[in-house]
Amino acid sequence: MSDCCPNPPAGCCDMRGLLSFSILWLLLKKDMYGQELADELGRMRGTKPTPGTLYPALGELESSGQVEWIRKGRKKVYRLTEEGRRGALEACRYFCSAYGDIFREFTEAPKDEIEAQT
Amino acid sequence: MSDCCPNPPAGCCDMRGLLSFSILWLLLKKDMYGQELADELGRMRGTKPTPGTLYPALGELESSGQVEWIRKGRKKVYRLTEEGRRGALEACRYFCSAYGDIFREFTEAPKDEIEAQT
DNA sequence: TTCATTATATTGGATACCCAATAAAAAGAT
DNA sequence: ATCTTTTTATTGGGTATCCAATATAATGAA
Repeated sequence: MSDCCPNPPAGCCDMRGLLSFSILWLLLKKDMYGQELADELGRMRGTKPTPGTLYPALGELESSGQVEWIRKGRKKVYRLTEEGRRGALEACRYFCSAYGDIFREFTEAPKDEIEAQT
Repeated sequence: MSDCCPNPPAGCCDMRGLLSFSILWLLLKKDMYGQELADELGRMRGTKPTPGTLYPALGELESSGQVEWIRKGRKKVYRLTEEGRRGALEACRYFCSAYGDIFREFTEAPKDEIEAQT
């Protein structure tokens, strides 16, 4: 956990949201079961969702036809449906076009331009 | 509006969130009054926040010491406080480290790798 | 079978986000 | 002063996200 990502910002804004989108994005790359998704989300965001966060989200995605699952032993391996895959790709396009500037401008800015203001 | 950005995805996930963060990011670049912020948010996200969305968010940021404002005629020009600036930069770092992969992998992927799956 | 472990799931409570609709305030025009 | 426009603000209602705590289900081991 948190080995590739700083903690979420404390006082400024809580940065909630994007959980369902993040799940769709992860499933775009690989089928995963719940705990595996939780671990990946923890690695990517710095905080691992609790069961009370993750499973309702998965339930929502399932009942809206975005994901389905098959049991593998005690695990439920989730994967995208056809529709879920389309939706995930559309969401990625939207995300990149809406927030891409932040990545570009923040990562491409000369280091001193950012660090000087910190 | 919506002249640089597709509409938010319909069925897959609603992509709410990040409003306060987006406001902080915009104010990092330029002081702005409410309507100006609303227009910029509309351009970046494809949907312009309604007053009932924007002003409570600005009020929150103000009462938590992130932004302040001065009156200019009938407008209130918002700007970051010192603390707000620090928080905004921290939030940008977090955002990029948490979600940068999505942006990188989706934009750097060969076109056919993405379009073929659409 | 009994126990411990792993994985999934639910409940209760909280906050941020979001809109439609309405209201209020400020400035300029007539 | 009255009217219109612009800008800011509030109210009511809804969903997604989030956690702590608790519960259920499946597996494997002793």
